[in-house]
Amino acid sequence: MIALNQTSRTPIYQQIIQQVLAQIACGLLRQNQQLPGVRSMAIDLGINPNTVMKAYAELERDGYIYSIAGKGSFVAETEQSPNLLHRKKLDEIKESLASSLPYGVTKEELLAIVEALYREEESV
Amino acid sequence: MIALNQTSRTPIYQQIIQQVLAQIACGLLRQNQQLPGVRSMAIDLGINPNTVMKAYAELERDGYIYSIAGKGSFVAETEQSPNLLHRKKLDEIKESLASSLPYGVTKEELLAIVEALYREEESV
Amino acid sequence: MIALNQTSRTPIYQQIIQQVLAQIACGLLRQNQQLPGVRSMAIDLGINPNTVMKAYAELERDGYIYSIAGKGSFVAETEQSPNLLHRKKLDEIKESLASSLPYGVTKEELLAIVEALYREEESV
Amino acid sequence: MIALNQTSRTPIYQQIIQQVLAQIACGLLRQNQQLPGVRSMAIDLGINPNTVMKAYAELERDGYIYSIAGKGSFVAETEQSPNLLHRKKLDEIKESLASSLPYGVTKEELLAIVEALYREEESV
DNA sequence: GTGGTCTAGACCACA
DNA sequence: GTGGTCTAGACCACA
Repeated sequence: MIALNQTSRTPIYQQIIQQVLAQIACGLLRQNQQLPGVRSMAIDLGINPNTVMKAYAELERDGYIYSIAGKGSFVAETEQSPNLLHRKKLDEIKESLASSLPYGVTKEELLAIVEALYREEESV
Repeated sequence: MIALNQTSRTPIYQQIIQQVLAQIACGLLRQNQQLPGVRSMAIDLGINPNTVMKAYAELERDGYIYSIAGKGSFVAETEQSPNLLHRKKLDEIKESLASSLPYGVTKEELLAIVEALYREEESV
Repeated sequence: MIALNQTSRTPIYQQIIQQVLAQIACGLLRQNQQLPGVRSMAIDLGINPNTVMKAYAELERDGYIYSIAGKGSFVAETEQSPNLLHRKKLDEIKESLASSLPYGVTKEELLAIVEALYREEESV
Repeated sequence: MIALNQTSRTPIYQQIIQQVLAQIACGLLRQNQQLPGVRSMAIDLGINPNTVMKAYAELERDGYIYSIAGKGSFVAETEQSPNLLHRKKLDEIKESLASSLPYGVTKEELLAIVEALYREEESV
Protein backbone atom coordinates (compact mmCIF):
# COMPACT_ATOMS: atom_id res chain seq x y z
CA MET A 1 0.00 0.00 0.00
CA ILE A 2 3.00 2.25 0.32
CA ALA A 3 5.32 2.94 -2.58
CA LEU A 4 8.74 4.15 -1.52
CA ASN A 5 11.31 5.98 -3.54
CA GLN A 6 14.56 4.93 -1.92
CA THR A 7 16.69 7.42 -3.84
CA SER A 8 14.44 10.39 -3.26
CA ARG A 9 15.62 13.29 -1.13
CA THR A 10 12.42 13.01 0.89
CA PRO A 11 13.19 10.89 3.95
CA ILE A 12 11.57 7.49 3.94
CA TYR A 13 9.66 8.10 7.15
CA GLN A 14 8.20 11.26 5.61
CA GLN A 15 7.14 9.38 2.52
CA ILE A 16 5.28 6.94 4.74
CA ILE A 17 3.58 9.78 6.62
CA GLN A 18 2.54 11.52 3.42
CA GLN A 19 1.09 8.42 1.88
CA VAL A 20 -0.82 7.41 4.98
CA LEU A 21 -2.24 10.94 5.20
CA ALA A 22 -3.19 10.93 1.53
CA GLN A 23 -5.00 7.64 2.05
CA ILE A 24 -6.86 9.05 5.03
CA ALA A 25 -7.74 12.21 3.11
CA CYS A 26 -9.12 10.34 0.12
CA GLY A 27 -11.03 7.84 2.23
CA LEU A 28 -8.93 4.84 1.39
CA LEU A 29 -8.14 4.50 5.08
CA ARG A 30 -11.21 4.83 7.29
CA GLN A 31 -11.77 5.55 10.96
CA ASN A 32 -10.55 2.88 13.34
CA GLN A 33 -9.18 0.88 10.48
CA GLN A 34 -6.03 -0.99 11.46
CA LEU A 35 -2.75 0.01 9.86
CA PRO A 36 -0.14 -2.56 8.87
CA GLY A 37 2.09 -3.58 11.78
CA VAL A 38 5.41 -1.85 12.20
CA ARG A 39 7.41 -4.99 11.61
CA SER A 40 5.35 -6.29 8.71
CA MET A 41 5.46 -2.96 6.89
CA ALA A 42 9.19 -2.74 7.51
CA ILE A 43 9.67 -6.15 5.96
CA ASP A 44 7.33 -5.37 3.06
CA LEU A 45 9.22 -2.18 2.28
CA GLY A 46 12.63 -3.65 3.02
CA ILE A 47 13.47 -0.96 5.54
CA ASN A 48 14.33 -0.70 9.20
CA PRO A 49 11.42 -1.05 11.67
CA ASN A 50 12.71 2.08 13.42
CA THR A 51 11.88 4.06 10.32
CA VAL A 52 8.27 2.87 10.32
CA MET A 53 8.11 3.50 14.06
CA LYS A 54 9.22 7.06 13.50
CA ALA A 55 6.50 7.62 10.93
CA TYR A 56 3.78 6.11 13.11
CA ALA A 57 4.99 8.07 16.13
CA GLU A 58 4.68 11.33 14.25
CA LEU A 59 1.27 10.41 12.88
CA GLU A 60 0.15 9.59 16.41
CA ARG A 61 1.63 12.78 17.83
CA ASP A 62 -0.39 14.76 15.29
CA GLY A 63 -3.57 12.86 16.18
CA TYR A 64 -4.11 11.08 12.89
CA ILE A 65 -3.67 7.59 14.29
CA TYR A 66 -3.67 5.97 17.72
CA SER A 67 -1.80 2.94 18.94
CA ILE A 68 -2.85 0.27 21.38
CA ALA A 69 0.04 -1.64 22.88
CA GLY A 70 -0.17 -5.26 21.85
CA LYS A 71 -2.90 -4.69 19.30
CA GLY A 72 -1.58 -2.30 16.72
CA SER A 73 -2.13 1.14 15.18
CA PHE A 74 -5.47 2.49 13.97
CA VAL A 75 -6.79 5.48 12.11
CA ALA A 76 -8.03 8.04 14.62
CA GLU A 77 -11.73 8.62 15.10
CA THR A 78 -11.69 12.35 14.49
CA GLU A 79 -14.33 13.07 11.91
CA GLN A 80 -12.49 16.10 10.65
CA SER A 81 -9.22 14.45 9.71
CA PRO A 82 -10.06 14.29 6.00
CA ASN A 83 -11.35 17.83 5.97
CA LEU A 84 -8.47 19.11 7.98
CA LEU A 85 -5.95 17.42 5.68
CA HIS A 86 -7.82 18.77 2.73
CA ARG A 87 -7.63 22.30 4.09
CA LYS A 88 -3.95 21.95 4.96
CA LYS A 89 -3.23 20.84 1.43
CA LEU A 90 -5.04 23.88 0.05
CA ASP A 91 -2.91 26.12 2.25
CA GLU A 92 0.20 24.40 1.03
CA ILE A 93 -0.84 24.93 -2.57
CA LYS A 94 -1.63 28.56 -1.97
CA GLU A 95 1.75 29.15 -0.39
CA SER A 96 3.57 27.33 -3.14
CA LEU A 97 1.78 29.30 -5.84
CA ALA A 98 2.44 32.57 -4.05
CA SER A 99 6.14 31.78 -3.95
CA SER A 100 6.23 31.22 -7.68
CA LEU A 101 4.76 34.59 -8.63
CA PRO A 102 8.21 36.24 -8.59
CA TYR A 103 9.09 33.98 -11.52
CA GLY A 104 6.69 35.90 -13.69
CA VAL A 105 3.97 33.27 -13.74
CA THR A 106 0.72 34.75 -15.04
CA LYS A 107 -2.85 34.10 -13.97
CA GLU A 108 -3.65 32.76 -17.40
CA GLU A 109 -0.90 30.18 -17.20
CA LEU A 110 -2.10 28.94 -13.85
CA LEU A 111 -5.70 28.72 -15.01
CA ALA A 112 -4.57 26.76 -18.05
CA ILE A 113 -2.67 24.32 -15.85
CA VAL A 114 -5.69 23.75 -13.63
CA GLU A 115 -7.96 23.21 -16.60
CA ALA A 116 -5.54 20.76 -18.17
CA LEU A 117 -5.24 18.87 -14.90
CA TYR A 118 -8.94 18.13 -14.64
CA ARG A 119 -9.37 17.49 -18.32
CA GLU A 120 -6.86 14.67 -17.98
CA GLU A 121 -8.66 13.47 -14.87
CA GLU A 122 -12.01 13.23 -16.57
CA SER A 123 -10.70 11.25 -19.48
CA VAL A 124 -9.16 8.73 -17.06
CA MET B 1 18.46 41.93 -2.39
CA ILE B 2 18.24 38.50 -0.80
CA ALA B 3 15.90 37.80 2.12
CA LEU B 4 16.84 34.77 4.16
CA ASN B 5 14.58 32.75 6.36
CA GLN B 6 16.94 31.47 9.00
CA THR B 7 14.29 29.28 10.61
CA SER B 8 13.27 27.51 7.41
CA ARG B 9 14.54 24.00 6.88
CA THR B 10 15.38 24.96 3.33
CA PRO B 11 19.16 25.30 3.45
CA ILE B 12 20.47 28.83 3.26
CA TYR B 13 22.48 28.16 0.13
CA GLN B 14 19.32 26.86 -1.56
CA GLN B 15 17.40 29.96 -0.60
CA ILE B 16 20.11 32.05 -2.22
CA ILE B 17 19.97 29.95 -5.38
CA GLN B 18 16.19 30.21 -5.59
CA GLN B 19 16.15 33.93 -5.14
CA VAL B 20 18.89 34.58 -7.64
CA LEU B 21 17.01 32.40 -10.13
CA ALA B 22 13.77 34.24 -9.43
CA GLN B 23 15.53 37.52 -10.06
CA ILE B 24 16.92 36.25 -13.33
CA ALA B 25 13.51 34.90 -14.31
CA CYS B 26 11.71 38.16 -13.65
CA GLY B 27 14.36 40.29 -15.31
CA LEU B 28 15.65 41.93 -12.16
CA LEU B 29 19.05 40.47 -12.89
CA ARG B 30 20.14 40.91 -16.47
CA GLN B 31 22.73 39.29 -18.70
CA ASN B 32 26.34 39.87 -17.73
CA GLN B 33 25.27 41.88 -14.73
CA GLN B 34 27.66 41.47 -11.84
CA LEU B 35 26.40 39.72 -8.75
CA PRO B 36 27.40 40.82 -5.27
CA GLY B 37 30.78 39.41 -4.27
CA VAL B 38 30.90 36.25 -2.22
CA ARG B 39 32.23 38.06 0.83
CA SER B 40 30.07 41.14 0.59
CA MET B 41 26.88 39.10 0.28
CA ALA B 42 28.01 36.94 3.18
CA ILE B 43 28.46 40.01 5.36
CA ASP B 44 25.14 41.49 4.22
CA LEU B 45 23.30 38.30 5.09
CA GLY B 46 25.30 37.64 8.23
CA ILE B 47 26.42 34.23 7.01
CA ASN B 48 29.65 32.50 6.13
CA PRO B 49 31.28 33.19 2.74
CA ASN B 50 31.45 29.44 2.12
CA THR B 51 27.69 29.26 2.13
CA VAL B 52 27.43 31.92 -0.56
CA MET B 53 30.20 30.17 -2.48
CA LYS B 54 28.21 26.96 -2.43
CA ALA B 55 25.20 28.74 -3.89
CA TYR B 56 27.25 30.48 -6.57
CA ALA B 57 29.08 27.28 -7.45
CA GLU B 58 25.82 25.46 -8.02
CA LEU B 59 24.39 28.32 -10.06
CA GLU B 60 27.52 28.23 -12.18
CA ARG B 61 27.40 24.45 -12.64
CA ASP B 62 23.87 24.85 -13.92
CA GLY B 63 24.91 27.58 -16.33
CA TYR B 64 22.97 30.46 -14.85
CA ILE B 65 25.99 32.49 -13.83
CA TYR B 66 29.69 32.44 -14.59
CA SER B 67 32.49 33.33 -12.26
CA ILE B 68 35.92 34.66 -13.08
CA ALA B 69 38.38 34.38 -10.22
CA GLY B 70 39.77 37.79 -9.49
CA LYS B 71 36.93 39.60 -11.22
CA GLY B 72 33.60 38.43 -9.87
CA SER B 73 30.44 36.53 -10.70
CA PHE B 74 28.08 37.47 -13.50
CA VAL B 75 24.73 36.48 -14.90
CA ALA B 76 25.26 34.11 -17.82
CA GLU B 77 24.58 35.23 -21.36
CA THR B 78 22.03 32.60 -22.24
CA GLU B 79 19.12 34.48 -23.72
CA GLN B 80 16.72 31.73 -22.78
CA SER B 81 17.42 31.61 -19.07
CA PRO B 82 14.35 33.64 -18.11
CA ASN B 83 12.05 31.68 -20.38
CA LEU B 84 13.55 28.39 -19.37
CA LEU B 85 13.23 29.21 -15.69
CA HIS B 86 9.68 30.32 -16.28
CA ARG B 87 8.81 27.07 -18.01
CA LYS B 88 10.54 24.97 -15.35
CA LYS B 89 8.52 26.71 -12.70
CA LEU B 90 5.29 25.97 -14.56
CA ASP B 91 6.27 22.30 -14.75
CA GLU B 92 6.98 22.30 -11.05
CA ILE B 93 3.58 23.79 -10.29
CA LYS B 94 1.83 21.31 -12.53
CA GLU B 95 3.54 18.40 -10.85
CA SER B 96 2.83 19.73 -7.40
CA LEU B 97 -0.84 20.23 -8.20
CA ALA B 98 -1.12 16.78 -9.72
CA SER B 99 0.30 15.27 -6.56
CA SER B 100 -2.33 16.95 -4.45
CA LEU B 101 -5.29 15.56 -6.34
CA PRO B 102 -5.35 12.41 -4.20
CA TYR B 103 -6.22 14.69 -1.30
CA GLY B 104 -9.56 15.40 -2.90
CA VAL B 105 -8.77 18.91 -4.05
CA THR B 106 -11.40 20.12 -6.50
CA LYS B 107 -11.07 22.21 -9.60
CA GLU B 108 -13.23 24.92 -8.07
CA GLU B 109 -10.97 25.18 -5.05
CA LEU B 110 -7.88 25.60 -7.20
CA LEU B 111 -9.53 28.21 -9.41
CA ALA B 112 -10.55 30.11 -6.30
CA ILE B 113 -6.99 30.07 -4.99
CA VAL B 114 -5.64 31.38 -8.27
CA GLU B 115 -8.24 34.15 -8.41
CA ALA B 116 -7.49 35.15 -4.83
CA LEU B 117 -3.78 35.21 -5.53
CA TYR B 118 -4.04 37.74 -8.31
CA ARG B 119 -6.68 39.80 -6.59
CA GLU B 120 -4.17 40.39 -3.79
CA GLU B 121 -1.52 41.16 -6.34
CA GLU B 122 -3.54 43.87 -8.02
CA SER B 123 -4.39 45.60 -4.82
CA VAL B 124 -0.69 45.81 -3.92
CA MET C 1 42.01 2.86 -3.25
CA ILE C 2 42.67 6.51 -3.95
CA ALA C 3 46.19 7.87 -4.30
CA LEU C 4 46.49 11.59 -3.73
CA ASN C 5 49.20 13.85 -4.98
CA GLN C 6 49.34 16.53 -2.33
CA THR C 7 51.86 18.63 -4.26
CA SER C 8 49.84 18.71 -7.49
CA ARG C 9 47.96 21.88 -8.28
CA THR C 10 45.00 19.75 -9.24
CA PRO C 11 42.67 20.21 -6.27
CA ILE C 12 42.35 17.22 -4.00
CA TYR C 13 38.61 16.94 -4.54
CA GLN C 14 39.21 16.82 -8.30
CA GLN C 15 41.76 14.07 -7.90
CA ILE C 16 39.21 12.05 -5.98
CA ILE C 17 36.60 12.63 -8.69
CA GLN C 18 38.99 11.59 -11.45
CA GLN C 19 40.06 8.43 -9.69
CA VAL C 20 36.54 7.37 -8.83
CA LEU C 21 35.55 7.94 -12.46
CA ALA C 22 38.54 5.98 -13.69
CA GLN C 23 37.56 3.11 -11.42
CA ILE C 24 34.02 3.20 -12.72
CA ALA C 25 35.28 3.34 -16.30
CA CYS C 26 37.59 0.36 -15.92
CA GLY C 27 35.02 -1.69 -14.04
CA LEU C 28 36.78 -1.66 -10.70
CA LEU C 29 33.72 -0.01 -9.22
CA ARG C 30 30.47 -1.64 -10.23
CA GLN C 31 26.83 -0.60 -10.24
CA ASN C 32 25.28 -0.04 -6.85
CA GLN C 33 28.57 -0.81 -5.16
CA GLN C 34 29.01 1.19 -1.98
CA LEU C 35 31.76 3.74 -1.91
CA PRO C 36 33.86 4.36 1.18
CA GLY C 37 32.11 6.68 3.63
CA VAL C 38 32.90 10.37 3.58
CA ARG C 39 34.58 10.23 6.95
CA SER C 40 36.42 6.96 6.50
CA MET C 41 37.89 8.06 3.19
CA ALA C 42 38.85 11.38 4.74
CA ILE C 43 40.73 9.61 7.52
CA ASP C 44 42.37 7.19 5.08
CA LEU C 45 43.58 10.05 2.92
CA GLY C 46 44.46 12.30 5.83
CA ILE C 47 42.18 15.06 4.60
CA ASN C 48 39.07 16.86 5.77
CA PRO C 49 35.66 15.19 5.35
CA ASN C 50 34.40 18.32 3.62
CA THR C 51 36.85 17.77 0.81
CA VAL C 52 35.56 14.25 0.21
CA MET C 53 32.00 15.56 0.46
CA LYS C 54 32.77 18.07 -2.26
CA ALA C 55 34.00 15.31 -4.54
CA TYR C 56 31.03 13.06 -3.83
CA ALA C 57 28.57 15.91 -4.27
CA GLU C 58 29.97 16.67 -7.70
CA LEU C 59 29.96 13.02 -8.70
CA GLU C 60 26.35 12.84 -7.65
CA ARG C 61 25.38 16.01 -9.50
CA ASP C 62 26.85 14.47 -12.62
CA GLY C 63 24.92 11.26 -12.10
CA TYR C 64 27.83 8.91 -11.52
CA ILE C 65 26.96 8.08 -7.94
CA TYR C 66 23.96 8.50 -5.69
CA SER C 67 23.99 9.20 -1.98
CA ILE C 68 21.39 8.33 0.59
CA ALA C 69 21.80 10.21 3.84
CA GLY C 70 22.05 7.72 6.63
CA LYS C 71 23.02 4.85 4.34
CA GLY C 72 25.96 5.81 2.21
CA SER C 73 27.09 6.58 -1.33
CA PHE C 74 26.77 4.14 -4.19
CA VAL C 75 27.78 3.83 -7.83
CA ALA C 76 24.85 4.87 -10.02
CA GLU C 77 22.93 2.31 -12.00
CA THR C 78 23.47 3.82 -15.41
CA GLU C 79 24.65 0.97 -17.57
CA GLN C 80 26.38 3.33 -19.93
CA SER C 81 28.62 5.10 -17.44
CA PRO C 82 31.74 3.09 -18.32
CA ASN C 83 31.21 3.49 -22.05
CA LEU C 84 30.32 7.11 -21.71
CA LEU C 85 33.38 7.83 -19.59
CA HIS C 86 35.50 5.93 -22.05
CA ARG C 87 34.17 7.94 -24.96
CA LYS C 88 34.58 11.22 -23.09
CA LYS C 89 38.18 10.36 -22.38
CA LEU C 90 38.80 9.66 -26.06
CA ASP C 91 37.33 13.04 -26.94
CA GLU C 92 39.55 14.69 -24.39
CA ILE C 93 42.61 13.00 -25.84
CA LYS C 94 41.68 13.96 -29.36
CA GLU C 95 41.24 17.59 -28.37
CA SER C 96 44.48 17.66 -26.43
CA LEU C 97 46.41 16.19 -29.34
CA ALA C 98 44.82 18.60 -31.78
CA SER C 99 45.92 21.50 -29.62
CA SER C 100 49.51 20.33 -29.68
CA LEU C 101 49.83 20.23 -33.43
CA PRO C 102 50.86 23.90 -33.54
CA TYR C 103 53.97 22.87 -31.67
CA GLY C 104 55.15 20.96 -34.70
CA VAL C 105 54.42 17.51 -33.36
CA THR C 106 54.58 14.92 -36.15
CA LYS C 107 52.47 11.86 -36.75
CA GLU C 108 55.53 9.64 -36.38
CA GLU C 109 56.30 11.05 -32.96
CA LEU C 110 52.78 10.41 -31.75
CA LEU C 111 52.75 6.88 -33.12
CA ALA C 112 56.05 6.21 -31.37
CA ILE C 113 54.64 7.45 -28.08
CA VAL C 114 51.59 5.23 -28.38
CA GLU C 115 53.71 2.20 -29.23
CA ALA C 116 56.01 2.87 -26.30
CA LEU C 117 53.09 3.23 -23.96
CA TYR C 118 51.66 -0.18 -24.69
CA ARG C 119 55.06 -1.85 -24.85
CA GLU C 120 55.56 -0.80 -21.24
CA GLU C 121 52.06 -1.99 -20.41
CA GLU C 122 52.65 -5.46 -21.79
CA SER C 123 55.87 -5.94 -19.91
CA VAL C 124 54.08 -5.09 -16.66
CA MET D 1 48.03 37.64 -32.41
CA ILE D 2 46.72 36.37 -29.11
CA ALA D 3 43.19 35.03 -28.73
CA LEU D 4 41.95 35.07 -25.16
CA ASN D 5 39.13 33.11 -23.65
CA GLN D 6 37.99 35.32 -20.81
CA THR D 7 35.65 32.74 -19.31
CA SER D 8 38.13 29.89 -19.42
CA ARG D 9 39.41 28.40 -16.19
CA THR D 10 42.95 28.83 -17.53
CA PRO D 11 44.27 32.12 -16.16
CA ILE D 12 44.70 34.84 -18.71
CA TYR D 13 48.42 35.22 -18.08
CA GLN D 14 48.85 31.50 -18.71
CA GLN D 15 46.93 31.72 -21.95
CA ILE D 16 49.33 34.44 -23.08
CA ILE D 17 52.35 32.34 -22.12
CA GLN D 18 51.03 29.28 -23.92
CA GLN D 19 50.29 31.15 -27.10
CA VAL D 20 53.62 32.95 -27.18
CA LEU D 21 55.38 29.61 -26.66
CA ALA D 22 53.31 27.96 -29.38
CA GLN D 23 54.29 30.75 -31.76
CA ILE D 24 57.94 30.34 -30.88
CA ALA D 25 57.71 26.57 -31.30
CA CYS D 26 56.12 26.75 -34.72
CA GLY D 27 58.45 29.46 -35.96
CA LEU D 28 55.89 32.22 -36.12
CA LEU D 29 57.97 34.17 -33.63
CA ARG D 30 61.67 34.17 -34.50
CA GLN D 31 64.85 34.92 -32.60
CA ASN D 32 65.27 38.51 -31.46
CA GLN D 33 61.92 39.40 -32.89
CA GLN D 34 60.19 42.08 -30.83
CA LEU D 35 57.06 41.17 -28.91
CA PRO D 36 54.13 43.57 -28.61
CA GLY D 37 54.61 46.09 -25.80
CA VAL D 38 53.03 45.36 -22.47
CA ARG D 39 50.66 48.28 -22.62
CA SER D 40 49.70 47.89 -26.26
CA MET D 41 48.94 44.20 -25.81
CA ALA D 42 46.95 44.98 -22.68
CA ILE D 43 44.85 47.49 -24.58
CA ASP D 44 44.42 45.14 -27.55
CA LEU D 45 43.20 42.36 -25.30
CA GLY D 46 41.22 44.62 -23.02
CA ILE D 47 43.03 43.41 -19.93
CA ASN D 48 45.14 44.82 -17.16
CA PRO D 49 48.80 45.58 -18.05
CA ASN D 50 49.82 43.75 -14.88
CA THR D 51 48.50 40.55 -16.37
CA VAL D 52 50.64 40.93 -19.49
CA MET D 53 53.59 41.86 -17.27
CA LYS D 54 53.14 38.67 -15.33
CA ALA D 55 53.15 36.58 -18.50
CA TYR D 56 56.25 38.29 -19.88
CA ALA D 57 58.03 38.01 -16.53
CA GLU D 58 57.47 34.28 -16.47
CA LEU D 59 58.57 33.90 -20.08
CA GLU D 60 61.71 35.82 -19.28
CA ARG D 61 62.38 33.84 -16.13
CA ASP D 62 62.25 30.66 -18.20
CA GLY D 63 64.61 32.10 -20.77
CA TYR D 64 62.25 32.25 -23.71
CA ILE D 65 62.31 36.03 -24.03
CA TYR D 66 64.49 38.88 -22.82
CA SER D 67 63.58 42.44 -22.01
CA ILE D 68 65.55 45.61 -22.50
CA ALA D 69 64.37 48.49 -20.39
CA GLY D 70 63.08 51.26 -22.59
CA LYS D 71 63.13 49.18 -25.74
CA GLY D 72 60.85 46.23 -25.21
CA SER D 73 60.75 42.45 -25.07
CA PHE D 74 62.30 40.10 -27.59
CA VAL D 75 62.39 36.42 -28.39
CA ALA D 76 65.53 34.90 -26.84
CA GLU D 77 68.42 33.83 -29.02
CA THR D 78 68.60 30.27 -27.80
CA GLU D 79 68.61 28.07 -30.87
CA GLN D 80 67.05 25.23 -29.01
CA SER D 81 63.91 26.96 -27.85
CA PRO D 82 61.73 25.45 -30.55
CA ASN D 83 63.22 21.99 -30.07
CA LEU D 84 63.01 22.22 -26.35
CA LEU D 85 59.38 23.28 -26.48
CA HIS D 86 58.71 20.52 -28.94
CA ARG D 87 60.24 17.94 -26.62
CA LYS D 88 58.38 19.31 -23.62
CA LYS D 89 55.13 19.03 -25.49
CA LEU D 90 55.88 15.41 -26.36
CA ASP D 91 56.52 14.68 -22.68
CA GLU D 92 53.25 16.32 -21.80
CA ILE D 93 51.40 14.20 -24.34
CA LYS D 94 53.05 11.03 -23.10
CA GLU D 95 52.07 11.79 -19.54
CA SER D 96 48.53 12.68 -20.47
CA LEU D 97 48.10 9.48 -22.46
CA ALA D 98 49.59 7.39 -19.68
CA SER D 99 47.09 8.87 -17.26
CA SER D 100 44.19 7.87 -19.48
CA LEU D 101 45.08 4.21 -19.71
CA PRO D 102 43.18 3.42 -16.50
CA TYR D 103 40.04 4.43 -18.38
CA GLY D 104 40.39 1.38 -20.55
CA VAL D 105 41.65 3.20 -23.63
CA THR D 106 43.10 0.74 -26.13
CA LYS D 107 46.10 1.05 -28.40
CA GLU D 108 43.86 0.73 -31.44
CA GLU D 109 41.72 3.63 -30.34
CA LEU D 110 44.73 5.88 -29.87
CA LEU D 111 46.21 4.91 -33.23
CA ALA D 112 42.88 5.65 -34.87
CA ILE D 113 42.78 9.09 -33.25
CA VAL D 114 46.28 9.92 -34.45
CA GLU D 115 45.51 8.75 -37.97
CA ALA D 116 42.33 10.79 -38.05
CA LEU D 117 44.14 13.86 -36.81
CA TYR D 118 46.64 13.90 -39.64
CA ARG D 119 44.14 12.88 -42.26
CA GLU D 120 42.18 16.05 -41.41
CA GLU D 121 45.40 18.03 -41.45
CA GLU D 122 46.34 16.93 -44.93
CA SER D 123 43.01 17.75 -46.39
CA VAL D 124 43.22 21.30 -45.00
C1' DG E 1 26.88 4.49 11.77
C1' DT E 2 25.59 7.62 7.23
C1' DG E 3 25.39 12.06 4.41
C1' DG E 4 24.45 17.27 4.57
C1' DT E 5 24.86 22.07 6.22
C1' DC E 6 27.24 25.55 8.26
C1' DT E 7 30.70 28.43 10.73
C1' DA E 8 35.26 30.51 11.39
C1' DG E 9 39.05 31.30 9.39
C1' DA E 10 43.47 30.45 6.66
C1' DC E 11 45.82 30.66 2.37
C1' DC E 12 46.23 30.86 -2.63
C1' DA E 13 46.22 32.61 -7.37
C1' DC E 14 44.53 36.06 -10.21
C1' DA E 15 43.16 40.89 -11.88
C1' DG F 1 39.72 43.67 -4.49
C1' DT F 2 37.87 38.79 -6.65
C1' DG F 3 36.77 33.64 -6.54
C1' DG F 4 38.52 28.87 -5.05
C1' DT F 5 40.34 25.31 -1.89
C1' DC F 6 40.94 23.49 2.36
C1' DT F 7 40.99 22.56 7.42
C1' DA F 8 38.85 21.83 11.94
C1' DG F 9 35.06 21.05 13.94
C1' DA F 10 30.02 21.54 15.30
C1' DC F 11 25.40 20.07 14.71
C1' DC F 12 21.51 17.92 12.35
C1' DA F 13 18.40 14.43 10.42
C1' DC F 14 18.12 9.88 9.01
C1' DA F 15 18.70 4.62 9.02
